[in-house]
Parts: sequence; C-alpha cells; structure tokens
Amino acid sequence: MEKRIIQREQALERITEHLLASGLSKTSLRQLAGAADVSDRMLLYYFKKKDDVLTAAMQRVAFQLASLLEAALPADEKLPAAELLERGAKLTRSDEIAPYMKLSMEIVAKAGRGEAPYGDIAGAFVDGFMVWVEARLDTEDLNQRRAEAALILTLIDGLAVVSLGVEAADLDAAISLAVTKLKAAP
Amino acid sequence: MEKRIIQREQALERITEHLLASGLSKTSLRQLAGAADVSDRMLLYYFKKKDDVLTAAMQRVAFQLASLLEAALPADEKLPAAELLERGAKLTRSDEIAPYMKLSMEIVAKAGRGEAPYGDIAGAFVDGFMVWVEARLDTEDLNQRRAEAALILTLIDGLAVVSLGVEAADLDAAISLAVTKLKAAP
DNA sequence: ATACAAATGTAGCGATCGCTACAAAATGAT
DNA sequence: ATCATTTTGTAGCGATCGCTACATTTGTAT
Repeated sequence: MEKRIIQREQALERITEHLLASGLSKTSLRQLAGAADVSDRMLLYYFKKKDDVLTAAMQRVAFQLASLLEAALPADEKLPAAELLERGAKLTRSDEIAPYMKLSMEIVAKAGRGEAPYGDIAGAFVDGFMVWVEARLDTEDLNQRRAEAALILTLIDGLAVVSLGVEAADLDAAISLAVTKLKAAP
Repeated sequence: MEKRIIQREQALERITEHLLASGLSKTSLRQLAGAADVSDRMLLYYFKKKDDVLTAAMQRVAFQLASLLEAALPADEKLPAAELLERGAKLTRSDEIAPYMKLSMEIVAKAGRGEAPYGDIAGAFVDGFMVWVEARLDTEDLNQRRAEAALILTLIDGLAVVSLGVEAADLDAAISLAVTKLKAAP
C-alpha cells in the first residue's frame, strides 16, 4: 500500500532535479516521465494530473531553496543591510543556488500571466525570500526594515535576470556600489 | 507585389499588441494568426516560419520600447544616478511601459534556457536598456558610470520581477531608500 | 481577352499533447 | 490456494502543434 508513495517520492526527486537543470521548457508529461525514469502512465498513477506533478516538484524546489538559504545564513545572526546584501548576492549567484534562482524567475514570469499552476508557487517563492531577508536584518524600525528587505530582494532578483545579458564584472561593480552606498551614513 | 508587405506589416502590428497583452503563453501559430485576424496559412505566407513571426514581433516590441524610453527622457540631459533611478523606475512601472517590461522578463527567462528564437532578442533588450541608462548618467568616470548603470538596470529589472509578489508600498519604500542612499555622499 | 503571377482557401499530414480504458501481472490477506 | 487489491503495460482517444500540397481566386501586364 505504500510502494506507490515511495516510488512517487523517488520520481518527484528526479523530476525536481530535472526542473532545476532544464527549467520549464521541457515539462510535457512524457518528458517529465522520462526524467523520472518511469512511464507516463505511472506518473499519472502516482499523481492525478500533470499539474499535480509540476506543483509538487516546484514545492519541493521551493522547500529545498529555503533550506539552503536557512543553512547558509543562520537566522539568529542579524546583519546590517549592506552586509546582508553582500552575502545574499554572493549566495544566490553561487553554483549551488543559482539554478534555483533561474527556475524561480521562470515560474514568476509565467505566474505573471496567470498560467496555471504557477501562480501559487510563485507567490511562495517571493514571500519566502522576503521573509528570509527581513528575518536577518538588524534594523529595528519595522518600516525601515521592510524597505531594506524589499530593496535587497529587488536587487537579488534583478541580478538573476540581468546576469543573462550583462557582463559579470559590471554586476560585481554594481553590487559593490550598492553595498558601499548602503554602508554610508544616511 | 507589395500588398503582401503591407498586410504583413499590419499583421505584425496586431501580433505585437497581442504579445504585449498576452505574453508568450499564447503564441501558437493559430493563436497568432487569430490575433492578427488572418488565417494561419496567410501568416506563413507573409513570413516563412512561426519563429520568423515571433522574432519580427519581438524586434518590433524592442524597438517600440526603445522609442518610448528615448522619448520619455531626452538623451542630451545627463542626470545623477539617484535621479535617473527615480525617473527610470517610475517610467518602467507606468501603465504604458510596464507591459514591455513584463514581456521582456518572459523573453529573458526563456533565453536563459536557450530556447529559440528568444536568445538574440533577449540580448538586445538588456543591452539596449543598459545603453539607455549609461547614456543618461552624468558620471564622468567610465568605470563608475558603468557600475551605476548596472546597478540601476538591476534595480529596475528586479522591480519588474518582484512587483508580482511584493506589496507596492514596500517597493515604493525600497526605491526611495535606494534613491536616498545614492544621493548621499560616498 | 489572354496569359502569367500573386494571393488565398481548403484540407490534411505527421508529431506531440494530456489523459484514459482495459486488461494483465504482481502482491497481499485469509 | 483463493480471492481481492494494487501496480503496471499496451494502446489509443481527441485535441493541438507547425507546416505543406493543391487548387482556386484575384490582380496585372500585354
């Protein structure tokens, strides 16, 4: 009675890796089944609809990303905005985490057009990231902290987009500049 | 001999509007033909392949965006980074230009996966924007100007992404914060 | 009016899409 | 061993995909 669940989990893990490696462009039922090394017939036996497969896999991606971020920067250590931006930017551009950012960009883009089933997941991605940033800021004033968090989030997501078309050196310079400016007294 | 060209242009304009309104999710040949109020057969008569239709339409989008940006902010008036960020952010979030940003996010996301025919166009979008920003900065030092341009570009593109999941008030606050910090003396 | 080229409609090809019906096989309970 | 349930393969449905062959209409040059 549980073989089904075990294999579903296995397939899900493989599909998650497939999504991180290939993005949302190769997500037909048969392609997902191929990535999971399973027949399409069985994928629809483990899940009910293709959208359920995708949703579950994206949720797993979101969870893994959250875990990686949590592990990389302990939540009890509060940082000033400049430093958090610096470390966050470095983190999200690392080989380990960059694929998650890239995939979440695709999900957010589709969600922006109301394409199912991306909407809910996209919200979770952005919200989760916002919470992660805000929880690590040492700024006491709530409004100021939210503003700083939104700014850091914007910069980090902007990097994920722009990195596809702007030279890395320019991006490094841009980050340094932002860090410097954030450090400076108001 | 030129009827074909005229009608192709007409179809192209309608498809461009369709792309701006509906994004890349409804771009089957028949859907594009429907948007152009033309049979799919004729669309392939005006162009050769579907990809040619999409490419031409996206080039038109890029050109229109460039024109709008040029018109909105004359190139001969150089601004300090803080001010350019402020005006650029406001511009790209306006009702008129926001759809272009949204579409370009989709294009860049697909290009990041190597999907044809988005790669070339995505590069043109990012490069064009970078040039636009840099040309309007009054900063004299080249490296500093490029860093500022990359930062502004990152922030503006980040806004286009994040605006789908973060409250507008937080984004406004983030922009104000960035503007303030950029204004401050180093 | 005739002849030729351009423009367009009709119809359909083979491929892929998400999904399902049906039956065989494997497994477990008694 | 029997029987019921779970698991799996095979086969295919109807829809849509990009694209093309073929025939017909329309326009133009002489």
